[in-house]
Amino acid sequence: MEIMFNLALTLEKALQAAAVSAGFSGGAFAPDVRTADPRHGDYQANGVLAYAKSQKQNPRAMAEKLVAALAPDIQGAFAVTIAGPGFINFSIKPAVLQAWLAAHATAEQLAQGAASVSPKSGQAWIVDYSSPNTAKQMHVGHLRSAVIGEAVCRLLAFCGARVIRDNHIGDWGTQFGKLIWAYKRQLDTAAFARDPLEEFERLYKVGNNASEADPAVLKEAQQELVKLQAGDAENLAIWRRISEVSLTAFQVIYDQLGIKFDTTLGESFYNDKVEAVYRELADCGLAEVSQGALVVFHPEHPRFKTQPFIVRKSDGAANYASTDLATIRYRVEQYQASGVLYVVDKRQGDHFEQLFLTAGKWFEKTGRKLPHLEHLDFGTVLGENGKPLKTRSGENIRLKDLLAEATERARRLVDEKSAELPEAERQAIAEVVGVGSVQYADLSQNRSSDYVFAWDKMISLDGNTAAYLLYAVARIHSIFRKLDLAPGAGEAGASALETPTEIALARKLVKFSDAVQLATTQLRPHFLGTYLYELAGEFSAFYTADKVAVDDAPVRARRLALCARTALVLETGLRLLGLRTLTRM
RNA sequence: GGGGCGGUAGCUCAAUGGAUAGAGCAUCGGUCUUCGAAACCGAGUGUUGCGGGUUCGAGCCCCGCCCGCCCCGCCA
Repeated sequence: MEIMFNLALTLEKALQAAAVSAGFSGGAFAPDVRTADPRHGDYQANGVLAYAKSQKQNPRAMAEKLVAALAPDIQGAFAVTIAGPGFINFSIKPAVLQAWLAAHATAEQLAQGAASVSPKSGQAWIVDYSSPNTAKQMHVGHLRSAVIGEAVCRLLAFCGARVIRDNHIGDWGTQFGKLIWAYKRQLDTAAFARDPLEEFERLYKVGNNASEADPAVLKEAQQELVKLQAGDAENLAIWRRISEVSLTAFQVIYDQLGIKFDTTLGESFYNDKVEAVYRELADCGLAEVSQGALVVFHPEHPRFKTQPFIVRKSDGAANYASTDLATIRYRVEQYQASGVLYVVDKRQGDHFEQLFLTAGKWFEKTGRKLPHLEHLDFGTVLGENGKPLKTRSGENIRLKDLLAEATERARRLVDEKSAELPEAERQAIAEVVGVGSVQYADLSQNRSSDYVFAWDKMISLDGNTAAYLLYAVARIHSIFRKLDLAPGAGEAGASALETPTEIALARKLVKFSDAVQLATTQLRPHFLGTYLYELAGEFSAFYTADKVAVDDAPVRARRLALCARTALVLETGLRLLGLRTLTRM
């Protein structure tokens, strides 16, 4: 039997073929193969139950018929049993486990395997994530989009997709009038030299407060905005400076999180493209004027038949509905994308539902092909009081402060646990562990739910944390260091897997393909996180029970192979989530 | 008022319509002369908010109710 990356898919196909030769009526039977509870096997096929029901047949008898029709190579590779009302259980035989491990010994082989079974392989996918506003520091509210978005990008790329990372920054809007007003009057050049973004942030507050206190100031600020939009050279120069400074500061954060965008096109870029959107929407009868604004209603929708999608404000200005529509059109024309994913706060669900509905009708009426558009929503980061996470004084927590604190906390632990390492290495470890802990805390839970941000749990070495996973990786490298071998060496002459912990670890390793597949099709990275945690747990149990560096050469060889493959899968998986890994910690 | 999401062990969270609902934390008890104890092994903990329904099978799907968070015309 050819060893496929995903054994569940092998079984799916084999069962489909068996169903044909067993005389199951075509089309009505779906094998429904999935990973199983290890107590029952590695995979289970549940499809016989539904099929037997539809045919008014006894499910166990049907299952037996199906199993009897399975190809001999499948019978040889799996222990097949029928259980309960008609589940078919498959346990991978140890020789097949070892063959899979031999066939997937490098990151390239894993990636090729993932691409070979992914329907997204070869497709172009645009991921719209992070998207902060310029002139402001990134804060904790920007964390999830960046972290989840990057993980999704890496998963898609691993599965063979061409990924376009697009940072749709908020660089256009009414706030720039107030900011420019204050910049011209109250710029603190010394503060600007120290930290320009911080100074812009201060100036915005100055402008905003002054506008609120004095209507005359508000008017002046609005004039500054009008001048900017009319292309006034001075205001445009200030605005450009704001963008430059902001992007430079954002990149510091992105570097820590391992993010590199392919394109950064903000709202300003689409400013001259919204007129065409208004015209087309009006021409094809989708948009109408209501209370002075240009709006789209969806009569077939229970809510959006009365809740308008405002595509142009009554003062004639664009809003994010306008630019988002223009952006869809631009992206479709620019890239032949199969889909666009928006990694945005779930509170904006209504907006995206209206956006997608509108875009769908607009494209249909204008004869364009609409790509798959999907809102990858995520919940709020809460403090331990259950309310959105803030500083004690009620301010947003800046991302740079958050990551710095994570690093400091990790540093204290490294100093405590690994005092013997050189200072520079301890600091480097602290950065990987600290930042990785923040990333992993976010990625280890279902993105759609809110989650409670708790430092102690996050940096902790117990439980489903980055530190636990990184520690498992470091211990494996430690074994190879001790034996003066590189991972992958010393595997020749391996004997057959034997002990329960060896076999349990190998069974888990093979399931990497299922975890990647699940995380990528659902676009939920936590499925991969859960898998990696379980894998690290299996490794730790194996490590405790079975000594690797034994004198018996065939035994050592097979255990070295397990170690090397575990490190490979853990490192590959952690990198897919956007984390860096270590060989010592 | 309309709508979205959620409610699972004391706490934080998992669970693709499948088998006896699982982890971690916390609690208690074991395991370091042996590859890193940042670890491992073991123990108890559940009316899956409530009530109906669909299904061979429901934490998951449908209906009603309770509670929490969020959204609902010109911010994004």
